[in-house]
Amino acid sequence: MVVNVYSPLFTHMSEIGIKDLAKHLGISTASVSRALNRPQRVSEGMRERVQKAADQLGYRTNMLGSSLRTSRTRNIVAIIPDLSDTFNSGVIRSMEATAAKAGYSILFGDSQGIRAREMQYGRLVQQKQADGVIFFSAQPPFEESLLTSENFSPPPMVSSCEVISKEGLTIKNTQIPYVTIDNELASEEVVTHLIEQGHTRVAIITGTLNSPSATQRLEGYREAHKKKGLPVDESLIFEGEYTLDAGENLTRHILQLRDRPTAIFCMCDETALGCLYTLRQQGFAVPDDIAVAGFDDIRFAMYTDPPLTTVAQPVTELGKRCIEILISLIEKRPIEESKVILPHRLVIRESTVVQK
Amino acid sequence: MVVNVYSPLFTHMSEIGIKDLAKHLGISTASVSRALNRPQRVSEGMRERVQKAADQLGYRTNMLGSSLRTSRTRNIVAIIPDLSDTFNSGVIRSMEATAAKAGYSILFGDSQGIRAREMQYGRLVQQKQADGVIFFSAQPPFEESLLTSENFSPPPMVSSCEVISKEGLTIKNTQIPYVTIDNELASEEVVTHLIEQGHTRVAIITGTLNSPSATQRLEGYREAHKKKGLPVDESLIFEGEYTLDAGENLTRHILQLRDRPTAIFCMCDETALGCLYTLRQQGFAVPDDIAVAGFDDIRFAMYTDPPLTTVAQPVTELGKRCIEILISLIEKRPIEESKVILPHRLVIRESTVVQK
DNA sequence: TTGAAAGCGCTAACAG
DNA sequence: CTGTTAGCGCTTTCAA
Repeated sequence: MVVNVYSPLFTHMSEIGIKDLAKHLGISTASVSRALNRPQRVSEGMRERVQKAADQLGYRTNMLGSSLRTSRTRNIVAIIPDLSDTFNSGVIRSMEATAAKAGYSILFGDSQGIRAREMQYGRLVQQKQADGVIFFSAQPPFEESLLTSENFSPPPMVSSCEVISKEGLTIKNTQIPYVTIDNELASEEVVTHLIEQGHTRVAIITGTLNSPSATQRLEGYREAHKKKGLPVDESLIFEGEYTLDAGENLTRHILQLRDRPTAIFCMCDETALGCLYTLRQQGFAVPDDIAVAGFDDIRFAMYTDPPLTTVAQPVTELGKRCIEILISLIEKRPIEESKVILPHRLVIRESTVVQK
Repeated sequence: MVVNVYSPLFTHMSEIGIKDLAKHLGISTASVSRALNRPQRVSEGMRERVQKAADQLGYRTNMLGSSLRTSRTRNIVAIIPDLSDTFNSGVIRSMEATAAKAGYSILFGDSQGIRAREMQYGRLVQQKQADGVIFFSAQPPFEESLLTSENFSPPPMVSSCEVISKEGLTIKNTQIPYVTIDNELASEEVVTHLIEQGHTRVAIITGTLNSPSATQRLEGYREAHKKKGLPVDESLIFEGEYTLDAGENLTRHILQLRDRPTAIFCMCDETALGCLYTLRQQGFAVPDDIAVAGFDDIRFAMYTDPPLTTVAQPVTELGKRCIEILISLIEKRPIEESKVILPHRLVIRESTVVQK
């Protein structure tokens, strides 16, 4: 039988399905499916014939049928507190690229840090719209009652960035894999660096303190003081958010202190940019009057005036590993490591180093 | 019949389906489906009974079954050239929020501006993994042959940001809706402003010139000159990209010109940040030696030194309208407008205005 | 190696 | 208002 795409037969056939293709070739749908998905289970001739016809007729597998049958969607949900945050969007981009390479697509959900919204996105997995979930938050996006319920088998999931501790999370005695950096250590390094530059009063602008990364970084701040034998002045700890605004406003606040600190450590670069702005506005020289450090090493960090000392997070690797582990879980392949702590790097620039 | 969640009956039932729920209540699956999805088509008692049992047993609709039956996934694909770009990620965030409110999820694809990748994401719609698609590029994410093929009915789609012209795109005589700003006019306003500040030699760093927004903004540059009776010096037009790097590097190039321009207009704020950086490095004062303007008004623009003159794009509205129109298309509701040109706003800051 | 047939979970058409 | 039944498009036994 000659295949002719332009034959009147197909003129009004707007969507061609597996049945049409099978009928057209005079074979069974099973063979079409096999030829396309399990080429090795089919004769070479069959494979070629089917492939050719599929191309010519523009056949596209309806994944709804396929997914229903196999219970696999090739979708992943990623729940992020803020999609527009510069650090996050770097990770997002890497996750997407890695997933795409493996044939997966990602549903990105912006939770705004609200637990109810996290669970709303978690529901996508329960509803079988996705095969697994990545979450940037302290808890999995499922109700507590569900997690402990006997008739719930936890879906593939990976925790990242906001990882509760080095032990990570456990559900019914199984480890939830995570990928993160050592926030406490990184923070300690920054603060140690500041202390070594001669600062004894280092203010810190934190993220919201119900976020694990913020509490861990704050812990690092304390640890650095302890190791250097310096007391921590609690009045120099300012709870903020990972935003420009927080940096701008809290710095204004800090500058009004009678006993002003000589350095400000912002737990995120966007915050540090806000901080630098206020300092410049009020005529303070950085780092001569006040040194400033950030965290994340977003791509803007080296372009500030002066360039910002910060901690480089392995953004690309972070996203990549999350996805790789999640896909392994989904495809029931063994995973090498379930607790991944990636290396960070203290990047010292001029915002903390006085030029002689 | 008394419902008891903790009855041994359900102890090992890890996933409860519509049949289980129906059997449990002694009713048909049709009634369960109706009670949950079309409450008004069912008696009040039925509705309550089903709802309660569903809650107690933790029933979650398997959307794969539902989608296969209804041919509706409640997913949308958005194809973006760069997910980590600050302007884009603002739009993304707004799209996601709007979609979530309407019960849709978004699959974000990063095309890197590569046509093959755009089509790869477009395939998600053909494969029925999504109900419609938003694309930030000159052409729909489908092969040309498909678009003109008689047996192809174009899926719901909306074009945004990179819109080819005010006529937009047409497939088989049907308009593809778009949402954008008037790039040419906005650009003209920036350049006019620069000229009115006394600049007669304004360099421009463009985006890649196969992007509609970049050619439109370049057109605005020419138009401003024309209206002001100034010649366009083609040697002041530098093709770049919408990146920090392009700004940094091309500015270095521009500074080597024998007949240096007194103003640089960057077609994107990230580029302008790179430009400001190089100027500062090389000791040029902004705006006194060289004025700089950007485009987008990303949230960092007001924090630069000096704060950046730029064009504010209605980021949130852009994302919102795209999604609203796409969902109307998907749900076959009439759309008010299919050619949406949103207002922009020239934001004049100190990077172009010399202080007296 | 290929085909026939069952069925994934759900909803819609039709009947009662 | 509710139940029965068919079937969405695909993959996977099972049998030939």
